[in-house]
Amino acid sequence: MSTTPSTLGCAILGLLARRPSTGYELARRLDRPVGWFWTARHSQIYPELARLAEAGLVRYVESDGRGPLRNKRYRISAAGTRVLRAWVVAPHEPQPVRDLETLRLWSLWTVAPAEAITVVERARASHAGVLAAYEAELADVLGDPDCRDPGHPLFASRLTLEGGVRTREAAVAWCDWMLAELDERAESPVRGKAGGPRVG
Amino acid sequence: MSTTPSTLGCAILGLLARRPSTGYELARRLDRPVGWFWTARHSQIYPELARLAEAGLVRYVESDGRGPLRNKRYRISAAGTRVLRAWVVAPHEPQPVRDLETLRLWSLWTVAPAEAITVVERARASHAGVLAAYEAELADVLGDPDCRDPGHPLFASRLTLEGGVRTREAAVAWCDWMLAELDERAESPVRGKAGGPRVG
DNA sequence: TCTTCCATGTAACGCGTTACATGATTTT
DNA sequence: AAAATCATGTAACGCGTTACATGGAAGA
Repeated sequence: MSTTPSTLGCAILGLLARRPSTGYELARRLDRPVGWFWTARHSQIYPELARLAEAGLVRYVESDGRGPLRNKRYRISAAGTRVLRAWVVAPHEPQPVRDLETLRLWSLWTVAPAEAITVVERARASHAGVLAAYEAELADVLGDPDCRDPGHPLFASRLTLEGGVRTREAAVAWCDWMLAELDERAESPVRGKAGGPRVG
Repeated sequence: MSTTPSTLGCAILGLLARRPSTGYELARRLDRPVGWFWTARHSQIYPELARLAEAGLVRYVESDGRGPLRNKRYRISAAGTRVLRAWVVAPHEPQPVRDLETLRLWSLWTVAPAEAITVVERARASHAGVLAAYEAELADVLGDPDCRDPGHPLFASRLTLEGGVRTREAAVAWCDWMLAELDERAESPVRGKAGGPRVG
């Protein structure tokens, strides 16, 4: 009957399963902490909420708004919860990776070593910044004993944040490794295929 | 004068900087190994090649094709190389992450522990598969001494593949950690405030 | 003979971003 | 007085996917 909603629809259902919100609040929640994994603008959220409501997956109560339009506070319905659960457990094709940073590094051989080092240093700083944010968020979550309960939202928050910390730690270590490689080559550059000091 | 091309345009320039190709070949190369970080269909590639040619960033020679249309073999121009280098070293905004798998895990608290374990096991298998492919590819690259030369394409291939290996290793370890957490909780479940992993 | 590969394009559609539009309340 | 925040929508545009369209050569 009801077709499975879009990924954004499922993201919104996941947000509303944790607590009811207005469209505006959803837009803000799709920054931090969910926004670490998925983002959307309000211009995308309002139409999607209308679709979800029409499909019976969410309900809303209206109230007088401060602006010219009425406020709508949405909550997930029983049918919405069923759809969300089905989406979580359904097998999914592994999505193709779109990693702009790695794509740039893939052409790093075209630039001078000094510039290459700058590029990698910037990447490292970016990863380190996100890592710090993840760690702070995770520390918050760990302070609440509910994060040990597999049926509590904070349990899932803990899982995803732990993943974020681990992958960003790996990324920072990778950048450090690249910088070591670049330093080494910059000090004793390899000249062409035919000669030069070859290492390792 | 010439506006910076789209990300896809820069991806294509990066491919052509390594070696000349036809549009068809580019479509295949955007599977493996570049396709690990960026993908595109031929329906997107052909128009983009036309735009790059018009901007003078690539050139092509035509020849008789086997089908009804003429073959075009593209190579990067001097201007294209300059644009590519500038794109590699330019500072870029960190792109928002769109991670469908983590988004799903973020709602993992809504499903029964047994189902949650299945979800994580599937994720682990997926990461492990990609990891194996990266490792095989990296072993290939390491067999060529050119991969130590910072000015050689294989050097950049080595950097990116090393990053892929490291992040996927971290992802597999993360999944194992999650499975341990889920097993632990499944054996001695925490009873929430309302009792059990029940979702309203 | 049928399928796959080589090879190049166009068209329709969906998702996502930026910009447009409105207007009250709170903070600086 | 000006800016930011709260709050909800629409419109235009770009990127990406799927499907449409064509047709020769090679292999099963």
